Amino acid sequence: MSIEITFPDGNKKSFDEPVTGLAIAQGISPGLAKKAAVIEVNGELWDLTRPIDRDATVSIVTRDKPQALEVIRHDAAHVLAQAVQELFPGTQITFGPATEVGFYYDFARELPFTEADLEKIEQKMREIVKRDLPITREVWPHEVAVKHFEQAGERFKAEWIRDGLAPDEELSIYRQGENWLDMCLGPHLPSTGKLGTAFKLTKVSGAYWRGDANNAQLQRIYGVAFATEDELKAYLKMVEEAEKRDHRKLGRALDLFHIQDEAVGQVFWHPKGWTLYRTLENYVRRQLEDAGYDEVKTPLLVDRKLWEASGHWENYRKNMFIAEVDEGEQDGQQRKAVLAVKPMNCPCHVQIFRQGIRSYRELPLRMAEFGACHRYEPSGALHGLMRVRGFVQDDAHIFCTEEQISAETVAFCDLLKRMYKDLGFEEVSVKFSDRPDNRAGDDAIWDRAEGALRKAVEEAGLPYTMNPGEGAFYGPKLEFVLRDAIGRDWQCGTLQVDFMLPERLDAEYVAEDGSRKRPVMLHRAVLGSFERFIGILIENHAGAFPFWLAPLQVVVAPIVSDADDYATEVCERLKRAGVRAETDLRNEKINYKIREHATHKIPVIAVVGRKEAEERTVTLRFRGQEQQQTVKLDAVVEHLHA
RNA sequence: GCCGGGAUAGCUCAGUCGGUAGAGCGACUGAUUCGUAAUCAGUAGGUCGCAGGUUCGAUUCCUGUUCCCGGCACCA
Repeated sequence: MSIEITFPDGNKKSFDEPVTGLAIAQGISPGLAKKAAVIEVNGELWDLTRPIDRDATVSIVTRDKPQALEVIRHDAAHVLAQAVQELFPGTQITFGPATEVGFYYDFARELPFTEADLEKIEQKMREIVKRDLPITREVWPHEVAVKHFEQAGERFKAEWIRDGLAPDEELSIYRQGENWLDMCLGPHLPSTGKLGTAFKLTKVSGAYWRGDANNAQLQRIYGVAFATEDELKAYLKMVEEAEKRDHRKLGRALDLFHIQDEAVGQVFWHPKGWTLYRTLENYVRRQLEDAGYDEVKTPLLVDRKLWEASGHWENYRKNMFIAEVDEGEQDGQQRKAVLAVKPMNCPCHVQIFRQGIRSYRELPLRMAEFGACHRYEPSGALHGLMRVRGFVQDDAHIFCTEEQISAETVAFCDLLKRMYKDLGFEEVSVKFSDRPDNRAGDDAIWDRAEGALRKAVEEAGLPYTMNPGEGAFYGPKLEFVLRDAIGRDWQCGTLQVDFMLPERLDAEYVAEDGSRKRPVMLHRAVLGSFERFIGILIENHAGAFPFWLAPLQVVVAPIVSDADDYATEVCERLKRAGVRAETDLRNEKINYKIREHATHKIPVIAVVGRKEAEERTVTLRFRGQEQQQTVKLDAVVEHLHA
């Protein structure tokens, strides 16, 4: 038997018997063996301890590589599981994958874990790392594994092997030391010591078995793990930074909005927050006008008949706010009107489309609305401005022909990218969500809709990733994800192709040949909701909005009360030029005023003392800049935008 | 909705092993007119989320409830 191993540089080496990655690494250099985490064998990641029994092209993956990080995190999950089972016998293991920054493991246990348990568990994990237990891979027949887990009281593992695995699927068992093992796809590091010390348990929470709310509730423990201590530290710092940017905190600190118990999930916008909101709205409105949209406004309360016709009553009845009104008696019968507070705008837009007879000449018809919608979101979903029950979408529906889908998609993608850029977001990615299990319409329609959307997104020249089964019940969609200043992704924009609603609500137009045809509807939004988008803006800028968005742009602060009149004059001048300015005439020292307005992240503080009043100048102090500029009052407006 | 944690002054938080509470900041009043990130002094402010129960007595213990926080599930 001879096994030929090909290295990344093209060199080949023959072995007489199966050889492990570790042995190969050792053969190259002990240093490499020490740094090695896993080995890539014919494009697949293998354990270093797994004998390579066939000809292969290999590449040793050291622990500083991204692929290794996933293995480190996955190992951390297993060490966590072992630690928990050592500390809390009788706890069942289920699954524990790596995540974007770390790992988690779901356990079945009567008692939930407490924050205090986390410390103990983490210590136990470090102890297991110190023990440096070898991690080895074994392949077991399914029946043997089922029997083993059943005898060990591991119901979830046994169930998974029976129901979750294909009968011919290879079942690998990873042994960690003598007495602990878990079924797992791997790969893993050669021993627990290789995990290192750059990990930390972060939180406990509930989770459902196999992600389904109908299943058993499990106890999940989360952790973060990195290849080096420095990376862990950097991560923890990022978390701290994110906490400082929390829009709920900043919303209060900057007096933008509040939410209270009497209107859960709905926003009370304060003057500053509402100024920000209107500034954003006006910006969007201008963009839509330029892009050929017509703005409309439709009713908040609409009879249930329309929602039954659209299909929403059937699908989302539980999440709709209902208004019932007593309409008095007729023929001895109580009459009641049942209206739904609209959860979305599309059926209303179809009503406008249906007024009169539409011609193909009017298509594409782009109907936009800053549509106030209300959805009874589950209580646990609510989160500041990010998830609310009352919100306004920058919604629009494009009524067009099937042939126009591509061009409209391309135009929309352009508009969206331009707007994101204006709003400070350069990095945008696209996800394509296709037909979900629970859907309306037959497969032929879905084939057409998905095909049209795929063609359109390709024509737009945007790279995209698939998001299988995540489409809306009426059609496939593109989802646009932007990346914020500290690297977090937010899904905001969307474009959805809908062949269904025009049919259900009987929208039609007269085609060139005089026949009646159904238009296609494109549902689209750029921001998604104003509430959420403002939340994202707050966090992205850490409350320090760019000048054009800042609710209060300039504070004019006199140094002595002798300059109050002049300060007022300066402020009036700015206001007349359309600048959002205020004076601060309080009897406080200039230090105090500057500190206060700087903490409120005001873009410009205009300081005026006796000198400025005499010379009719203004001293401008820009946010984040030490140096200041003294300019003529007549020229002050130009200097603001610089 | 589910699991866990929490709710004390406008904000951030301390505290009471059951005897009705305190700090800093903010607010208010007075003094100070001081040129680039906190001037000084004083005053006011709390049904300790809400409703029951136990108790001589509950903000504290128990039950329920509302809301918030971290996840999960959901997100037309």
